[in-house]
Amino acid sequence: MGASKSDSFSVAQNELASLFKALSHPARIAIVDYLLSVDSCICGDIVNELPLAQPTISQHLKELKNANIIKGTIEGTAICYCLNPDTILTIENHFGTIRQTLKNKCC
Amino acid sequence: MGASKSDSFSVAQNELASLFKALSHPARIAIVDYLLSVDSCICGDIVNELPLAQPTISQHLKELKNANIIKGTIEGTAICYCLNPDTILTIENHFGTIRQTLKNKCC
DNA sequence: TTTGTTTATCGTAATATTGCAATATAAAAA
DNA sequence: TTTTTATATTGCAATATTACGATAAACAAA
Repeated sequence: MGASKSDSFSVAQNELASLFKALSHPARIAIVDYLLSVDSCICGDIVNELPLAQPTISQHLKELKNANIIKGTIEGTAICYCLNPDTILTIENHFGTIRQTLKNKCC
Repeated sequence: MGASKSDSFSVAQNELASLFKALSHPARIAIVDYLLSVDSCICGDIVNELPLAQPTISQHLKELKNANIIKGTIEGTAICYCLNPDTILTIENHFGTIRQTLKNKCC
């Protein structure tokens, strides 16, 4: 097949998998890194920072936006992107919960 | 193309992307959930817990193991799997660092 | 309006992932 | 040794992802 059997799993499991899928490509990690490396949100110059064509970057930004990892606001001709702290915290808390649960186990 | 241009990105970016890729499928999230839901490590009964064929689960376990998200030790005929707390902590800390960095920004 | 600038979408080729039947491997049990 | 049980590997079809040229859309500036 090749299609993932998403119907077989819970909504929460599918949502979590989608979130990680958005972070599963080096170009999208690089976009996150770049957003972190500058002082403010980025208006326009992401294309010049990565070794990828503009349509490719646009696609990657769309996936990060769909996953709520970044937020984009229109600013004249350009679009300003910045990370979404809420989603970052959600992921951090998820692994914090896992770590706490693991404390009572054999591992 | 379709191949990701991993040469264009740093080792750290590629490694992080690989880690998230291992978590980007609902079946693998379900395996992590199951490992968390039982008191001890799992010896053998993962196949009965998920609606997937044995070779498919074996593949997913392999990917989780390659990403160091789970550890497997041979126990007679079966193999005992449990989560790797080190990797969980690494991911939690990664997002903790991002969150701290974001505190000084406009978002 | 026309031009320039920025971002999005479409179409498509190359590659990767997913799932499973068939089969192999490994070790315990009979 | 033979059988049983548990996990891994192979091969392949179906589907998804990635990348980019071409083009469109949106809007500011001239």
